This record gives sequence, C-alpha cells and structure tokens, in this order.
Amino acid sequence: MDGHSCCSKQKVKRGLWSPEEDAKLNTYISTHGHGSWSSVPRLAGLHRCGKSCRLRWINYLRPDLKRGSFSPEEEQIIIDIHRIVGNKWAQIAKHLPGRTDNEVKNFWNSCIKKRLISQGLDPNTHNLISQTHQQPIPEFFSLTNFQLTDASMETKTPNNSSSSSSSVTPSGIELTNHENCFWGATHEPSEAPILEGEPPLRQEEEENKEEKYSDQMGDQIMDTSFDSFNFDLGFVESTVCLD
DNA sequence: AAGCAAGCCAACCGCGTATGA
DNA sequence: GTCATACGCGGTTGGCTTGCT
Repeated sequence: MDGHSCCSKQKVKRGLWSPEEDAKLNTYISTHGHGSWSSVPRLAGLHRCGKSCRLRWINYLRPDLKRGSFSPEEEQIIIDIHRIVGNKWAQIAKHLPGRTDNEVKNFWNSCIKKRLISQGLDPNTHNLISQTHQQPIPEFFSLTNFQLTDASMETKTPNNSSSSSSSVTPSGIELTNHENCFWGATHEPSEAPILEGEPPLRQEEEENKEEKYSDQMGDQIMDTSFDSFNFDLGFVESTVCLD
C-alpha cells in the first residue's frame, strides 16, 4: 500500500476525523462547494487527501443526511432493489433519500444479510438455499412473483419467445418465475407468518409503500400479484438505467 | 469487575471509468 | 489515439461499543 495517487506527495492524516477537521471541511464546502476534491484539502486547510474529504462529506457531513436506523420501509426497498441490481450500493442508495451507499452496504452486511440467511435464503440470489432450510414464506418478502437471474446484469438479446417460465425485458433483463424461489412461490397472504422481530407491514404502510414506488416509477402502481409484471419492468428500467 | 466475542460503523484501498491535455 | 489525473464505487479492514460469561 503506497497511499492514494492524489496525496502521495503530501503527508496526510488518516483515521478518524476530529471535530475541528469536520468543522473546517463543513465550512469550506458550505461556502465554496467542493469543486475539485483534490484541491479541497489544501483550500480548506486540511491535512487529508481529497478522497478522504469526499468520503467524509458524503458519508457524514452532508446536510441532507438522514441519521438513525433504517425504517422497515427502507429495508424493504433495499431488499427489493438488491434483488434486481445486486451489490450496487450506490444505485440502491439513490432510492433512499438521505442514505449513503456506505450506510446501505453496512446495513445490508450487518442486518439484512443475516436475516435472509436465517430465513434460508441466499443473500446473493434471494433464492432458497435448500429445501431443508425452507421456512414459511413471510409476506415481507413477497413483493413480486419474479426473480432476476444472475444473467440479468449481462448484455442479452431480448427474446420474447423464450420458455413460458421466463421473460426478458426490453432492456434485456431476464425474469424467471423460479419454483425454488421465494418470489415465485405462491401462498395465501392470510397464511403469511409473522417474522420474529419483523412485523409485517400494515395495510396502511403497504399503501404508503405503493405510493412511494409509484412516485418513483411514473405512476405505475406496484402490486403483489402476477399482473405486477409491468411494475417490475418499469422498476428495473428505472433502477438499472438510472443514469 | 474483568475478559472475551460479536456486532456495528467509519474509513481506507484498489479498481474501473470519465475527462481533459 | 494515448496518457495522466480525478472521481466514484464496491470490497475490506480496524477500532469502538455492547452484550455475555
């Protein structure tokens, strides 16, 4: 390790930021904006590298940051988007105002991942790890009936005449109706068990969730039924093609 | 009360990409 | 078209906190 290219010529401080450093960075960026990050430390009078300043601002000092624990609604959004885009923390964070990619990543690794595993789910694929680990399907995870395959992130030629159990979106993303998959399994909502420490969303919350998603996806109402396919397409498009 | 382990989170590192000379 | 530099992102690590024995 020979340090960052942006600060290899300078003696830079590392480790935790002091309140004084925070204040300097905050004052400078609030006044001038960050401009070129590489010049921020010099102009702000900090002995840090630009990269470190950028990270500190984004993850901690930004005024629009939302502090505190994630709400169940945010958690659901993370799970849903992760199922589609995988470990694209920055993309996931874009759907959570006030949250950073680092925060989402940490939350995923420390909480959600473990919970999925405890539910017998592979946190990478969101599929059931094995039948022996199968547990009752919580309503919490039953947002859609489709599962993105790993190939979803690869360039594919759309093929609408594929087998009846899968579909390919206009953007080339393949959706499969997996039998060995939470999302593909059918169940009666009334039979949905209550997750330990994770109460199912109340109807009111579910409605709010739909509103939120519909805002993001151009008035497309999300639905947990098979007919929600259109939602997935829009959602995938907006997420994968965010930029 | 002390020691240990696990969890959590801030920060760092390296790589890929974008941009400008 | 090539190279250098800066930026953004995901993976990983280190240290602090908390809970348990």
